[in-house]
Amino acid sequence: MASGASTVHGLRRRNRARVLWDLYLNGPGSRQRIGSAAGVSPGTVSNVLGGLMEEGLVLESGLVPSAGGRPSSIVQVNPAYGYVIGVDVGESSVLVELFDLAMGVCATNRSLTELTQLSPADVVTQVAGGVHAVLADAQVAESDVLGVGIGVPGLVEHSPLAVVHGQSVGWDAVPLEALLREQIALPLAVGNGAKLLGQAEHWFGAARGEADVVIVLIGQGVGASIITGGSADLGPMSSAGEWGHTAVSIDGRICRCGARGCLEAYVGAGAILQRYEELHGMPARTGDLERRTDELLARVDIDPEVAEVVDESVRYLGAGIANLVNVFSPRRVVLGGWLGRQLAELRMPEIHAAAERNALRTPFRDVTLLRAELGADAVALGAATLPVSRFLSSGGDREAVLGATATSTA
Amino acid sequence: MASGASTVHGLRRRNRARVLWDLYLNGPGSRQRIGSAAGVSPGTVSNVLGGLMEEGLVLESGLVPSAGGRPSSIVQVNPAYGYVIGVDVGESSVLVELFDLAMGVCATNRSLTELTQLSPADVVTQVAGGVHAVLADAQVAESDVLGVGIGVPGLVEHSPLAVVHGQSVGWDAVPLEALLREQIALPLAVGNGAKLLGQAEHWFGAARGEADVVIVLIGQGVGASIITGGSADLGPMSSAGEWGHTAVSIDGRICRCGARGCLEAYVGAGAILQRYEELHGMPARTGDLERRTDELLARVDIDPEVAEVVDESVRYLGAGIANLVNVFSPRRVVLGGWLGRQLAELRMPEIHAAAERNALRTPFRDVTLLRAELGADAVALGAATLPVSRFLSSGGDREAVLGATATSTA
DNA sequence: TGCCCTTGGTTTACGCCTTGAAAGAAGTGG
DNA sequence: CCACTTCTTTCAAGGCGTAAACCAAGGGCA
Repeated sequence: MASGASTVHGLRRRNRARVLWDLYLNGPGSRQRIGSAAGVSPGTVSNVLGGLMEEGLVLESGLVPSAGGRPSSIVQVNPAYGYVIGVDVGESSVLVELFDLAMGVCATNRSLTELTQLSPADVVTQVAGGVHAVLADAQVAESDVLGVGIGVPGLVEHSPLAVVHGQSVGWDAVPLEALLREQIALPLAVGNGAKLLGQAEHWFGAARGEADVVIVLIGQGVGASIITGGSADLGPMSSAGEWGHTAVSIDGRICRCGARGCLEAYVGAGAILQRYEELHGMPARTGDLERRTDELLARVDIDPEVAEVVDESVRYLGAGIANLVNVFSPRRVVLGGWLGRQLAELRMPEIHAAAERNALRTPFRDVTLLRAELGADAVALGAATLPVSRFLSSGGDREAVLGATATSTA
Repeated sequence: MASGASTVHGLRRRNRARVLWDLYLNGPGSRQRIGSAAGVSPGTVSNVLGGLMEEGLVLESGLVPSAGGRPSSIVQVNPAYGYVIGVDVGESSVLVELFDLAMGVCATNRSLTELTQLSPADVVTQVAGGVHAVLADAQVAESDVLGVGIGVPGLVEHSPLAVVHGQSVGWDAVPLEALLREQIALPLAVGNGAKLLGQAEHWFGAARGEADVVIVLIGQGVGASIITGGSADLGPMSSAGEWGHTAVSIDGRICRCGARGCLEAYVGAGAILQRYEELHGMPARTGDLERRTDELLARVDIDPEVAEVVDESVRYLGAGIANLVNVFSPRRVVLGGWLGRQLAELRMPEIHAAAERNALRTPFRDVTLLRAELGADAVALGAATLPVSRFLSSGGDREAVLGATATSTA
């Protein structure tokens, strides 16, 4: 435990990890490209790849003719080497997905939660059930699974097992990881849902390839995933998700967290509905929050009263984005979450303008606002990146990943 | 350039760097302690230290008797191995300080700037003059200087030479590093002043030894230095200093940056004076901003009108701190800057209460608010940590540090 | 068809590194 | 004076990456 980084074995592990990461993020490629991209000499690339191929972790997948020379052979990670599971514990359902190493979906399982309240015990049961269901569904053995990532609403504290504080869903210090361990005998990693959505967009979506980027998640709750220097490790508790509870208007409207003037009290779905109600009386009251919001937004172009409410939200959203831009100077800001994506579609120019009004010129000059690309299963996908990330960083050491009683990191 | 981390030479460099960092931050110690703290085997410690001592970079400085065994010999970095210079380009003066490697002050030079405006050319002249003055003063040869760190107000963009955007002092894309290079033939590193103050507090002050901490800087301007996971690399431009321009009250008071509702428009020194004037007419008008503010604050306990203004600032400050706590969940928040230190002294309980009102319970539970420990030269000290940091991370490779035309990092 | 050229990948001699174990060094207590 | 403890150094052994030479596989051209 003490050694590992300073040793010469660690060097090899790091080089394996570099090669694997490059292969994973930049796609299949020739040995030459891998060498220069990962900063490793050609000889070492061959050496390392030799080992990896023997273990079946990477495979040769074709030749690319080159302009008058020996053609490159392309290597890639073997998607079938192992599987990972991503879980999205949402406020209305639990989604479990089984992926191969290339993040191809192999099986899916969704179970609805009671809308009333999220009981930890029920969630644990549903997660465990979902995990077993997808494995059975795709006929994958547990021993072929490298790990399970779980995205939850609220703060995740690692001490060292994950404890979840979900102020908005009534979870107070729920020892989720310990509970899950009793029913799942696989390596677990628990993370904040907003952060994981961000990671998914960063690996596979609109934030791809950018080292400094912020992904905003707007739904009922409001969060942000902040990625600087290519990684998202901000704060000991994955708390960057709590952007929604930053004050943008002291003494402003009261938020469900209890404080005043939180961003979420202006741009969250609940806020929009409530604001419309205050101004213009009750909107349609059927269906869940998401449906009611959708119905409202559908009328934005024809109903000035709706437009008024939306525009107010947009102003606050812009200011919130400006705050992020000022502090982090990302190069992209990605708007995600079911409501965020809709707002991006309906009001992107206005959001941009509102942000510009409040941001400093210099950092704002270099920023691009984008709509998130991934769909409804982005959180599950992001959750699945946790075990993948662990696996790659270990240099593809299956034993290390499985053996560890695994302090979960997220 | 391509290699360096993956190679076996790099391994040695990293191990040297580990040992040096441990020695530097955790103070002198026995070989045994170094070994376990840095995660290196005893043999390697001896080996590495042998080299370092031969180069004169570390030296043996005494024995510590142990309970019935061979006494440990204590090693420490040699303060006289080299020198570094820290520069604080403030809004009213340029302070240049020469330090030895142990950050002992060897010489100081302060030159006042015209209060009217900060002309880049004048600043460059003053910095260069100050550098030569302190060297002459302490009779240190240029060749013994490992580098010069410079703290400036405003955003610093590395592209790759440092370009400074100081919206509040009228600097728009000033290529400061290029200008300085023409007059100073030493490795340079430019950084945001707020961030550097934070680094100083982190290495030597109230934030010492804590991996996740936020240092707030309040003077005329308002900034924050955010340290997560032990390092402060947030954003490609060291922009974390721009916390003062985050909106806490949309449509609120207008800030000198042009936007509305910035935190700085409520808690900066100018804001306090102006607010008092609005409410109660002109305060004393003699002296500079700092003196006038001091005079006002001196009356806070006897003049309810002053107290009213201060308390308003404190409320906003608390909300701003809460925002930082929610997003980063630091374990300490340190209040620095000449005004910040005063507010901490006068109103710490009120600041704490205001922050608590706006923060989420979970992250706030673990946070401690502290007053900064370092004095008026903290920015210069922090600036001097830049070349030191570079030197230590290089594993104490003097040539590497001096040779590099040095992409400045901060 | 045969030769050279270009480009991609592989092998090998070499030097360097860390480790782990064993030996050495420096005190203490009996 | 001899164990015993604690800290430090030495040394053989095993691994690693690099550089440079060396194979492999085509394309173009005569």
